[in-house]
Amino acid sequence: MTTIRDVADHAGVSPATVSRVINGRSEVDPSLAARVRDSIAHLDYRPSRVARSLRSQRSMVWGLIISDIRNPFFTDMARGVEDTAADEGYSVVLCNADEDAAKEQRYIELILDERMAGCIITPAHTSDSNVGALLEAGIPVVAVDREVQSAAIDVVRLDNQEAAAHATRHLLEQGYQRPACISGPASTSTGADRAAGYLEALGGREPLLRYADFKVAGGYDATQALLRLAAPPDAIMVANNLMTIGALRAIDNAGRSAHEVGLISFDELPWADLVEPALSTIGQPTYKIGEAASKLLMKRIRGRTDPPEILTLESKLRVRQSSLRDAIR
Amino acid sequence: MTTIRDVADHAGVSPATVSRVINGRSEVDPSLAARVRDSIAHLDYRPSRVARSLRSQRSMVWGLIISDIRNPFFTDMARGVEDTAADEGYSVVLCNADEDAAKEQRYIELILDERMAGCIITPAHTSDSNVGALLEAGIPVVAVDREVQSAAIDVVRLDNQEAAAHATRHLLEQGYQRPACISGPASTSTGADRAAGYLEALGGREPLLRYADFKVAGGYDATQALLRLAAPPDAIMVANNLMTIGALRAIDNAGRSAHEVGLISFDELPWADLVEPALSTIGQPTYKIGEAASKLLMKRIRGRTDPPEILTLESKLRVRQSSLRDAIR
DNA sequence: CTGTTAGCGCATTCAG
DNA sequence: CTGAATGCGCTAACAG
Repeated sequence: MTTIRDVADHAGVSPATVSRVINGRSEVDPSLAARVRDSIAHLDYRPSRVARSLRSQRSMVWGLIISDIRNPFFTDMARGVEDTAADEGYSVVLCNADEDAAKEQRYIELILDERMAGCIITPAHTSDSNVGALLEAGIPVVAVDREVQSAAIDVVRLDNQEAAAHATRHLLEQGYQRPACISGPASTSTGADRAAGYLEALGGREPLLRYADFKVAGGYDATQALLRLAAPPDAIMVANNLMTIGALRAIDNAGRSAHEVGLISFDELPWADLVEPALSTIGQPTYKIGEAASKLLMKRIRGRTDPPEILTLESKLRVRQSSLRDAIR
Repeated sequence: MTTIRDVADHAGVSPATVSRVINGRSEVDPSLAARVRDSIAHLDYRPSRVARSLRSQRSMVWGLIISDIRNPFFTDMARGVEDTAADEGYSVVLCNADEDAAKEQRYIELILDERMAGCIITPAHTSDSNVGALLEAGIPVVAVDREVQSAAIDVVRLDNQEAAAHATRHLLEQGYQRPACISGPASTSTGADRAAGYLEALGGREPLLRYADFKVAGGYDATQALLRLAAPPDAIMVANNLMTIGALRAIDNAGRSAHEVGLISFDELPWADLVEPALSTIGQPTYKIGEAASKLLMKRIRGRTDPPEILTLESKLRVRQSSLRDAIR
């Protein structure tokens, strides 16, 4: 691999001058600069980001830790992060924690060991996440989708409680008598807040609340359990898209039609309009969430030291068919 | 951040000894080693992977360039890669090229500049991919899902032509008279091979072949065009999962029922059984593909210099409902 | 078995 | 404006 020294020799200048041409941090005589650029092109020189990171003590890479790579919500968000990072000259290492705190911990250590410039994370648990280690090492962190209690960091998320309450009220207005809720783990702020919103909107009615794992299997099991109740629900609000897949499957396997039980799901799904009845959803501005988190992160990387900011973005209730009780189906 | 020097001072040894304890490359007196380990724990020392990479001239990171992060096929495969890499002590940088050759090029440059240990890629185009630059720099490359002509590298893929022919024959056996095919770009080996398999199985029949972009929009447009033909197809084989979403949407928007037109899709989909009629698919062993590619890559990293290997994995035709002409629906 | 020395490739002093 | 010297943190070669 050609080094800065090779380029310097070829151009008949010192390595320092080559460095200056590349980084443009100080003026270089135009004719020298041109010679250097020629040599760079001629030798096909590419600066080592490794050496650069070591020398300047900062890398041009962010770590993005997402909870589940099979969830379109996170991958769409990742695109928002990636595009914004690219604009700023940063690269993104996408880390899939699989809703597993141990994996998350390993990735935090990777970010630490690679001395990355920053981290965007959807923490597996509200408490007892180890983002503190990153902050101590001077690596800025932004939380996305979920909050983290143990550290004071910027957050980008929905007003999950309000969104859940809104969806629940919608079900009640449709005339459903016994709406249930399958939420995510109570140890995530998202899970807790969506459950709280459900309970809030329920008024005095009997709560039919299950906490699951934000995965397909969890949604399946919870739905199955609900349907087996002596007095089963007539509608379910599911707290994320993957659990909704499980819910649909469980309803089908129970020999029930999805027409019989009202359904509304958090998160948009690419195929929400392709199932029968078309799925009502609480859509999040996924790409924008990623963008917003990236911008907050950039500010911290640039040295901002304000108190942490909590950015609340708007969700959108998209009523299709699955939550319409009286619609012609 | 604490350095190896800090640990050495604290333990009263030289940095070299600390390094030896960490890497276990040569024997260290047990009592010294214990002291070093204590100091490491006490100071919460974490070796800089940056410095390590620079010194040893090899990083412990792979680049994984996928064509589309919104496609479950690639993300499932990514999990296979990631798990295998982790077992070997490597980390994976997931790069989303969005079916865009320019983005792919940028990521190749990143892998080059970070002097990564290896690369697994689903090339945007069969020819004119720039993986050659990686090979020249001594970075091993394995292609996945699609082949690349310009360079001699290991490949893991299906026998796409046979799989497509098999699926087409299945449609014909069901009694469909005019099966169409929506394939991927002819510039990808996958797109070309699947189209070839379709044509092969068609015998003398009139071909109804469209090349699209492996994305939802492309599938939509192609399907719409097919349905508007004076003699439209009565069945469609779609060459990937995302285009199938577009196809379903187009069929619906044309006021046709998915029951009227036979459908079979490459790639498994999490919700294949949730639409009506349930989608028949040509399932690929996605996770295994990722694993296999990782193992090939590891061999190259370890210095293997055989001629490139082409590993062909088995696909599985999963007949559900959408391709059954005479089934009771 | 251990410490000393050197240098990976680069950016940043400091002189000139 | 330019070059020489220095060192980021670590590991490998060499002595001892």
